[in-house]
Amino acid sequence: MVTGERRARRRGEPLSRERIVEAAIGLLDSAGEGGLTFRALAERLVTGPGAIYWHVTDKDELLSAATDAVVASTMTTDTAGATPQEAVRALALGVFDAIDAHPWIGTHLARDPWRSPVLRVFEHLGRQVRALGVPDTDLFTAASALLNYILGVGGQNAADGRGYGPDANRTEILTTVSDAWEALDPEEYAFTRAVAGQLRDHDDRVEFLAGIDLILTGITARLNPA
Amino acid sequence: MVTGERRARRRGEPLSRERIVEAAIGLLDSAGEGGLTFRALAERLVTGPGAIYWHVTDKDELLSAATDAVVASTMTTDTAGATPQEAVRALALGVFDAIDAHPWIGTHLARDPWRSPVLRVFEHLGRQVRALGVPDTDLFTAASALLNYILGVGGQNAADGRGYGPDANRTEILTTVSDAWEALDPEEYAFTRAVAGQLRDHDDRVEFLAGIDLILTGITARLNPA
DNA sequence: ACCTGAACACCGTTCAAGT
DNA sequence: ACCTGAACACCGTTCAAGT
Repeated sequence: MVTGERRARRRGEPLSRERIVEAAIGLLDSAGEGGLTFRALAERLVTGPGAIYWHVTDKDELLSAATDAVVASTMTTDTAGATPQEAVRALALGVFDAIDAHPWIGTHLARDPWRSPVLRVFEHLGRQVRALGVPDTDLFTAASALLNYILGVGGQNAADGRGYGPDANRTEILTTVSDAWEALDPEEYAFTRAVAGQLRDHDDRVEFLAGIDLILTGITARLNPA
Repeated sequence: MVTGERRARRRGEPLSRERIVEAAIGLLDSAGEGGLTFRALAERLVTGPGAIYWHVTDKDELLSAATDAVVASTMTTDTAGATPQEAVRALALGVFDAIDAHPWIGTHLARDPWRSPVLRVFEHLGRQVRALGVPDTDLFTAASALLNYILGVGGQNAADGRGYGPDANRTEILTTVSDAWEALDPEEYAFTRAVAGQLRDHDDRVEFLAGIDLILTGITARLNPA
């Protein structure tokens, strides 16, 4: 009977790696990176903290699993019938939006280099780069450049979302930053001050894609020399 | 006399923000990100942990200050007489090498977006982009693309250095990763497997610069359309 | 003004004990 | 096999008390 009661409390489902990762994602989304705690997780799953260690080795492994789950779900974009350029944009935007929705993955992607979540993105980018007609010797460089740019933006955006709280308005953030830039030392930060105004009415996604296009242009410029 | 003894113990210098940051950098370099502890720092400075809080608000602020100090020192590269392209390469390489020497800044740069360390790099990149002749409306995009790529690579490299320990050989790491890639599922990771061989004899710095050149090509291709 | 160090409120992780 | 929850060894941070 006691066992029956416990089952009921946790909705009949027994503890499993899947349920743990799912709960971790929920915790990370609602409470941020600092919110993921074995104690909080245990409470959500109606167990003790020790139970989680039966299914998961580490907090690091748990974070990786959570990140992987989110990234994998965005990598399903259908790219059939699109040009390689369009496919790259779609892929990149998928990662961008995923980080926007789950800022914590941005931070973790940057620290978990060639493990599965990142590798997945690399693979799909690479296929499109190959479709672009890039010679074998340049494939790695081209795919890496795209990947690293995407991860770089992701890290920055994750930090933005973290630093200003999840409720903060994008335009509000941009205005704040823009104001701060305009107050910088005119000599030491001449360039930054000059572009501060452009920041104010900015679409992050558009800007992100403009960077992707810049790299794509660089890649294809090599293919058809003037 | 007691005061005199204490002074002697800490080499006569009183506690100061500067000394704290300096000690923090030393701790981070020798013991990694996990090694920076207020207790360990206090021991190094021959005080109690509370004393540090008089000069520094936060652990986060301390990390920022440490990162800033390291980045600022690399931003002094003399770019006079160089072409903008050369200057961008020199700047980028400066950041790359700094992260190689202090892997912990890679992680922190990625999470500290528009604060001073990153802004410094952005400013200097921007000046060179402007020197390239990029029109005002595209300045921000071009400088951002370069910056984000650099930060992306930095984050990955920092993670590499962290995951494999500071003593690990670069070529050893590459061999390990390359082997792992070749063992991947042939269908799911067709592209990654195909380029795994290229990874084996790879120069990280050369590869990094190749990515920079790709973006530079993209930037200048816009200037002189075919 | 600046430093001290005990104390508080947390962590991740382990492990004997249970079922 | 799987779960429990107390316990261990740490953290960052605060704060009354000292000089």
